[in-house]
Amino acid sequence: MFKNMPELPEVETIRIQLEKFLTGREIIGVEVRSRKILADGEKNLPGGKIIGVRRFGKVVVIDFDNGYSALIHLKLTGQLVFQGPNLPGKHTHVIFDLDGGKKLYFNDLRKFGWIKIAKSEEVIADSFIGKLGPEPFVGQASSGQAPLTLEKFKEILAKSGRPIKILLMDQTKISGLGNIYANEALWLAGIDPRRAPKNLKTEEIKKLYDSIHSVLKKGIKYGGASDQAYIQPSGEEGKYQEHFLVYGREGEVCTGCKKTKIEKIKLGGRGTYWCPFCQV
DNA sequence: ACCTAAACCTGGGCGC
DNA sequence: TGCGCCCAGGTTTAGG
Repeated sequence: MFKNMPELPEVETIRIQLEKFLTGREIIGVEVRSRKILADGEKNLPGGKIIGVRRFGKVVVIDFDNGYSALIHLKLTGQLVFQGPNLPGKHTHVIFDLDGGKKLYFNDLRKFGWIKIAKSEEVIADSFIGKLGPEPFVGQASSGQAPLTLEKFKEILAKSGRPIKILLMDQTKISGLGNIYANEALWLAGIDPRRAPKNLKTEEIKKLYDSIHSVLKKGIKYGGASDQAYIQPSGEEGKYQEHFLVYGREGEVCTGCKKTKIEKIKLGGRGTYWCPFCQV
């Protein structure tokens, strides 16, 4: 089962590790095995030295000193692995050759992910990145991206009548939250995922805002959530799945009220876990 | 602006 | 054994 996909904490974990592994290295070549993943432009990279790794929502951006950047979205099953054993493998689609014989592998079982090569100065205007909403967690020193302040969060919620969980996952409104952490944050805040955002009380909004930061921080602390698809660039698995509050706990007794069973419903076509007693 | 459903893919799990 | 079906979820696209 591929339940645990890269959301903000997983991608932030990847960013932190890649920054450590890659900064200062020169790129020698790029081997593209699948044009579905990387359409073109990789010829602009060789000769460039990696100067930093940024993250915009769930997108990783590797910056080179020759004015170009690689934008990478892992979607559901993408991996970025530095110097892994048994690689390249069946699902390796792009290989970045670095100096000293080092390699960075892009693996993706389902091939939903993508890599785009763009001029560094055009990254924030990219057709995907340019549409992202503010960030609940700005990892890098300066991404050029607006942080999600409580005031901004209130504004976003004030206009919306769609279920709060769907709004939280809308990347054009707020970037970085996916299905796991949206479920987790709503449980922690004690809010029914079907509620209309515009009807939330001021104190509920504040609690949800704090809960979003709390679950993301915890996710990053544990290096993300792994099942099979997600691994860190180091090849290690994340540990957040051992700390799920509500995600994947259908039929289990809620750890909050200790009496109600967690239910699973569909919202926006996605699995939604919640406690009917604690979340009102 | 909103919604739903299908599409993009693969493989694990399950029923038969 | 193994076939057929469902499910997983980030995002796009088509259609209402």
